[in-house]
Order: sequence, then C-alpha cells, then structure tokens
Amino acid sequence: MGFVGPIQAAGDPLKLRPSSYLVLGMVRLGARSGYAIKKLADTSTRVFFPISLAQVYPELARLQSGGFLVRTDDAHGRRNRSFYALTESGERALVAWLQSERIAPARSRDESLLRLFLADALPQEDEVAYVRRMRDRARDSQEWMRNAVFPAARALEAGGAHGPRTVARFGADLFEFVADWMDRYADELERRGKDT
Amino acid sequence: MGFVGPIQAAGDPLKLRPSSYLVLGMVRLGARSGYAIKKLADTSTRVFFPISLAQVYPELARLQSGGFLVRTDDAHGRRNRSFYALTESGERALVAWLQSERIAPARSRDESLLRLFLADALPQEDEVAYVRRMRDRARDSQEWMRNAVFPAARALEAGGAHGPRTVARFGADLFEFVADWMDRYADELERRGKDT
DNA sequence: CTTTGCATGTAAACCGTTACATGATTTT
DNA sequence: AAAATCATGTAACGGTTTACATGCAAAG
Repeated sequence: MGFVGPIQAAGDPLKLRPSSYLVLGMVRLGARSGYAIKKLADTSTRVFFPISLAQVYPELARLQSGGFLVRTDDAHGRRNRSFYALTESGERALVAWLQSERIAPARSRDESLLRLFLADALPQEDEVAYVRRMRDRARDSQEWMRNAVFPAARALEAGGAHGPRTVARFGADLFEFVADWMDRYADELERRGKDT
Repeated sequence: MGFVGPIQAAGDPLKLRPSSYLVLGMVRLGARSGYAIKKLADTSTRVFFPISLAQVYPELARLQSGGFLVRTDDAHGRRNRSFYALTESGERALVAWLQSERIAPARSRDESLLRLFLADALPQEDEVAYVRRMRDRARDSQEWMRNAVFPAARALEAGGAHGPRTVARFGADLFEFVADWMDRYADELERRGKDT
C-alpha cells in the first residue's frame, strides 16, 4: 500500500466545473474509486447529471494534482487500483460552491419535447399515440426512481446524507406529474379529434 | 478556373441531428432566415432545447446542400440576406423523424439539482435558503413561460400550429409544480431544524 | 471455461458555446 | 449622432460521448 501526496505546481489555477464537484461529492458520500463513483452516479445523479468514466478518471487525476483529493495506491496483480479521499481543501471548495449565490440555469436538451413542439406535421392519431408513448416513458422513469434510485438513496442515509433521498423523491414526483400531464393531454387531443 | 466538386457528393449521407430538425421545424413554422429561427427558438424551445446562431447558420447551409431546404438570396447593400423554405424532401425527413418509434432520453445537466443532492455538506439554514432560491427561480421561469413564451405560441396558432402552445402550457405547469414542491420542502426542512 | 462484473485508463470524434468580425437599419 | 436591433457568418475553445485497449476476479 503506497501513499501518494498532492502534486502541486505553484501558480496554476485548476478551474473546477460542475462535474468536478460531482466527483468531489461522490467521494464525500463514500465512493472512493473511479469505478465506484461511476456506479453511484448511475443510481443517483444520472437522470439530471450524467457522467462517463472517460470524464471521471481524468477528473480524479486533476483534483488530486490540485490538492482537493489524496490518492492511495493499492497494487493488484499487474494492475494498480486507486482510492481517493477528500482533503480539507477539497471539502472547502465543495462547500464554497454549494454556498455560491448564483444558481446556474439548467441545461437540458430534450428531443422528445422538441418532437411534441413540432407534432403538427403529424396526423392527429399519430400525435395521440406519441403523447401516450411519452406518458409511458415518464412512468418507466418514475418506476426506475422508486425501485432503483430511492433504495440506493436510503442506504446512503445511514451515513447521514439525506440529499440523495430528497432528490430521488423529487425525481419520482416530477416524473409522476409528467406522466399524468401527458395522460390528460392525450385524452384531450383524442376528444378534440372525434369532434371533427 | 479550378474544378469545384459537388457540394454534396452522391455517396455521403448527411446525418440529421435533433438540432437539424429544430431548424427544419422552425422554417416550417415560418421563420425563414437564420436570425428569425434563432429569435423564434429563444421564445419557444429555448428552455428545453437551446440553440446558438453559430449552430444555426452552418446547419442551414448543410440542410440546403442536402436538398432539405432551398435558399433564396436577396442582395442588401454590400451584404447578402438569405431566406429558406422547406423542400418536399425536407418535409418528408421531418415527418419521418417525428414518426420514429424510439424516443431519445432527455439529456439534462442540472447543476442546481446536483447542489441539492450534495447539500448535506451545508448548515441546515443555508440549505433552507437554497431551496427557497430554487423555488423562486422556478417561479421566474413559470412567469417567463406565461408572459413571453405562451403569447408567442398563441401567435403561431393562427397559422395552424398548436404544438408551441401545448409545450408552453406544459412548461408553465411543470415549473409551477417544481416551485410548489420546493416551497413545501423548504417548510419541511425548517420544521425539522426547529425540532433539534 | 466462458460470461459477467470489477477496474483503469487513452484517443478520437462530436457537438456546442463564446468570442470575433462585419455591415445594414431603425430607434432614441 | 449614438445606441440598439437586425443580420450573417467564422475561429477557437471546451466539454462529453464513443470507441478502444487492457487486465483481474467471481460465478455459472
């Protein structure tokens, strides 16, 4: 078991982006390796903030070189495994970000809503079917929240973190709202179609 | 005089992405120049599918070279202005996309929810204040939907397009739901804090 | 003994944003 | 006359995803 301290080059700024804070936060929640961070993210933040392994590993290296994380190496056959922990500097950076006044606007790119926006180019029956598919998709997401995300969040609560459960509840409630909205709208569309 | 090859070689496919369909759809709704497309998008699809001018202009050129749009040039001083219209091929491509079975999952990146997810690192009073700021932000978005997006959508309805109004209604209702949820959650958090 | 899961990384492609550059027209 | 808005584009940068490359360990 080797110990690797922070490699700090004096003078370089090392800008932290939202994904950096995601990584810091996941480490804080107990995910100590890149793989563990990815796995935890996939059952918690995935829906509103996805991240890929090709982002996680370089980000961990960056954060370690900036002194926000410390790495512990563990030889494992021919291959090396690394475990990370928050430094005081990392904790401070995370809290400072959480306390920042400015709330960044959500960046979403929802192709399905774009399709609904342009659905006039479709025969009405096709539009009704499409809206029902959107409803079903929202119900699926709601189920995923309830059956996978929420239980995972409960497990984290044992360690004192209630944020994950809050967000899981919010997600489930939101998808339920969307599903109900789409269900009502599909019916409304269908009634309108029968009048003509 | 050098040889100038075909703008679109016979074998290359010209892949259409969601932003391509956004552009096609905006032209279909009556926005005939790049600038007009951008302006219309900013008061309609912006919240769930933003687009920049640096995407619109090259995309228009691409779609025209692929035969999905036809361009009409209009000399205007030293500068040229271009107006676009859908071709039959463009209309077909748009409808085919709208009819595709598979609904792509929404790609959102919401920093504010990530902050809520990690809010345990914050003193409770700060978290309550943060949730109330999220609530206010959602109310602002709801107002924007009601006061800017919805009226613009009503104007489009005169031309027979009801998709824009539907999506504007959905957006306003969704932001209202979020605002109410955050309001309730902030109160819940505050009560919980007073018990300790 | 083969598939699945654990585990770490790099390279290239893709897509989108910000900044830059230019010019015409309308409004104040 | 200046400022704002209409209008069209390009260049550079940055962040994310997909594909690639490798190897260990457990379970079927």
